[in-house]
Amino acid sequence: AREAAAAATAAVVEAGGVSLEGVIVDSGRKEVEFELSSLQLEHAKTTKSGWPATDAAALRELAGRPSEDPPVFGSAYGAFGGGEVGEEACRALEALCQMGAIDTMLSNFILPLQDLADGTSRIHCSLNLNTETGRLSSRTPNLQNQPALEKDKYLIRDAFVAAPGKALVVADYGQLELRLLAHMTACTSMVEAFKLGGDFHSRTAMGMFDHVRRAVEDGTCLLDWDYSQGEPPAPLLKDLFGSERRRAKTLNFSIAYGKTAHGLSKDWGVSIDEAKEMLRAWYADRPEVLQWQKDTIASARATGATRTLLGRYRTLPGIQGRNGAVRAHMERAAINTPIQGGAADIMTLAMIKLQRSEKLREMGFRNLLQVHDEVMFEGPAELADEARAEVVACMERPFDENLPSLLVDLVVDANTASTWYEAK
DNA sequence: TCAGAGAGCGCC
DNA sequence: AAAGGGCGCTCTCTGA
Ligand SMILES: Nc1ccn([C@H]2C[C@H](O)[C@@H](COP(=O)(O)OP(=O)(O)OP(=O)(O)O)O2)c(=O)n1
Ligand SMILES: [Mg+2]
Ligand SMILES: [Mg+2]
Repeated sequence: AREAAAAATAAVVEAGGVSLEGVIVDSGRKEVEFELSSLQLEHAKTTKSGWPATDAAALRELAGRPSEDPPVFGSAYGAFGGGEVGEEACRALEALCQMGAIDTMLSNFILPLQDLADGTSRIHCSLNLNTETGRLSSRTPNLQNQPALEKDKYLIRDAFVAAPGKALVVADYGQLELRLLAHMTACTSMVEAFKLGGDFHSRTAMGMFDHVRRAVEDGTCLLDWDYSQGEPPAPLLKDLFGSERRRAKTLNFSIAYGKTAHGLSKDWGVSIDEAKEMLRAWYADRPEVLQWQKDTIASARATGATRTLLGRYRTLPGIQGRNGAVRAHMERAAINTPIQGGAADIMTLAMIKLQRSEKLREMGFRNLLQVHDEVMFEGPAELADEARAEVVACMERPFDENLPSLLVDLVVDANTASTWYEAK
């Protein structure tokens, strides 16, 4: 990683022969900001306080995709007068962006984790119950935000290893909050979709990306698989197109929790009309979700509070006030908290069941970590499969048997492996 | 030297 | 209009 950082720095300095040079040497984001305002670029994005934004999205817009096969140069091209200089500027900005990503990996994860290891090379965080919704949070270090999937290119999760002779069981709910949304809004089409099966985020990914849809249609990969039927005959979409599915997930929850056409257009690089069409399409066969949102906001406005699935409440200061931005934020919180908090309700019940499980106790499996809708257990490797089944059973049936169940099943994806990375 | 604010970014 | 929600950490700058 250090070498990669050095290489990227060198690349930036080399490419930055143009007037970006001064920027690069210190390579702090603040210097970029300063330079951007003096360049008088047509810089769409600004921060709260009115300065030009220097986040990855802003740099990407300036840089374009200068390293792709037919290169696409961003808005910095013209700002630097085009030609070779304009191209160099775009390449420099792209390298700067890459360097920022490497820097984040080093400063936030790779270096601090090594300092925090105890005498047996294990890491211990605190888990706190201090959130607005009833989720847990994790600190010193935060183990709930370790790089995942394509972002984990240095295999940080591979450094989380079971003790010798032991194995990890990592179990994560499938589309948890979408299932809860289906239940709480009593949305017919969503409930039916979950009954039919087929990973919801994967379906969204098919709709978003032609290459993904084609891969499903020609059998290159499967939408989903029921592992009680044995091994799948082809790879799953989730594994073959992990990053596309992750983008689909982001889109699903963004829309469900109140993303506007304005925000969609900005984040996904589509026109306002296209963004409106995305919203229309998402809600078209889910009118119950829209109605539930209206009702929930109305009730929150009347009472100044909102409630989770199991009735815990959150007050929403400002939802009755005159500040439009604050009010809008609280309205979105009013529709998110019942679901996110409801998911926390479910996970809490599941963790109680897991803690009370005689089987897990006898097998010697202990809970190491919770990541909102995921748990990680560790225990004797030879018992891992048995433990995995028990973890899945506890999580899929978190409620007391005499309580009414949800309109949808809870499905848990669980794997055993010796590292967190392999257990994906 | 220290605390707080902003910006930015990692995860769910 | 701070234009999905929920977190914690690092870095920089500022003012006491
Ligand atoms: N960008 C995101 C990612 C996640 N979540 C919330 C909703 C998810 O249901 C929950 C758990 O995150 P997961 O990454 O586990 O997502 P899912 O459970 O929905 O999907 P998967 O089937 O991949 O587990 O966190 C969210 O609000 N916004
Ligand atoms: Mg999940
Ligand atoms: Mg998860």
